[in-house]
Amino acid sequence: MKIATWNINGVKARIETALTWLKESSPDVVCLQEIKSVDKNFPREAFEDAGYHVETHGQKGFNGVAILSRMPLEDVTRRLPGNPHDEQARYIEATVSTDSGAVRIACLYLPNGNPLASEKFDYKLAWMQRLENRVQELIADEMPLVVAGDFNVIPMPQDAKRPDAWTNDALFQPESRTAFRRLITLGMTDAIRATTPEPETYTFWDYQAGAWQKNDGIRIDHMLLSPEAADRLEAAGIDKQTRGWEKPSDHVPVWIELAV
DNA sequence: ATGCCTTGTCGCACAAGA
Repeated sequence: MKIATWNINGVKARIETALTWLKESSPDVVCLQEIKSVDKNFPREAFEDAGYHVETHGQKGFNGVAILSRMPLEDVTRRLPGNPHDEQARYIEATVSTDSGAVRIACLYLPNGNPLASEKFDYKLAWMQRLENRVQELIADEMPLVVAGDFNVIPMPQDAKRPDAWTNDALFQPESRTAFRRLITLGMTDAIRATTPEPETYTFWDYQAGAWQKNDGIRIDHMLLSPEAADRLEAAGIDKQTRGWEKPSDHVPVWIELAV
């Protein structure tokens, strides 16, 4: 099963690009972030015509996540537990079943958290604590688990072309990195880190200042696998070429192949 | 330096992103 994650930065602006990529990359399941659309305006038919079931959790203007799947999506849940007052659409979970087993898939758009020392940074850290709690619960279920999305965390200095440029950014704060590391400590495997020894492996390049041309990127889109999922990991990759296409998202797709 | 781009918004500039 090929599972991918992609922050598309606006589904309506990216629909043609997304359909081209789906045809080229042929994933079975796709986690989308920053759809920037309410559910009723999501271009569901375009993806259904491409052969995918669609589940969305959108909001107006910002944020918003969705899961596409060639197989039916079961037990869909929206919202990250732990704060009933949180109105931001950043999390959706579903189960995908095949003849050889089922996989639980969590699709997330973790808060950016800038600027530092603001409510936004506190919200990011609180959100990461809620995520840790949820992942702990899901791991205990022992169904293969994939937690995929835009984590807005640069885990290590080697995950940025210019780590010094991110010193005062929420994406690279010790608190953000520690919270990410706690997910690893729970038993989750960073799929790209586990399979890709090459340096300068990034998933985001800013639109500004020629970041793409200079390969001035960061790795912030991740796929974390529970032990049961990691045991089935066959391959992982980054569809970097999409950043060079017409009208690109500033993020590129990350994918894994699981033996299920 | 703070903007450099890009998207969405009941646009005629602004917020938010990272």
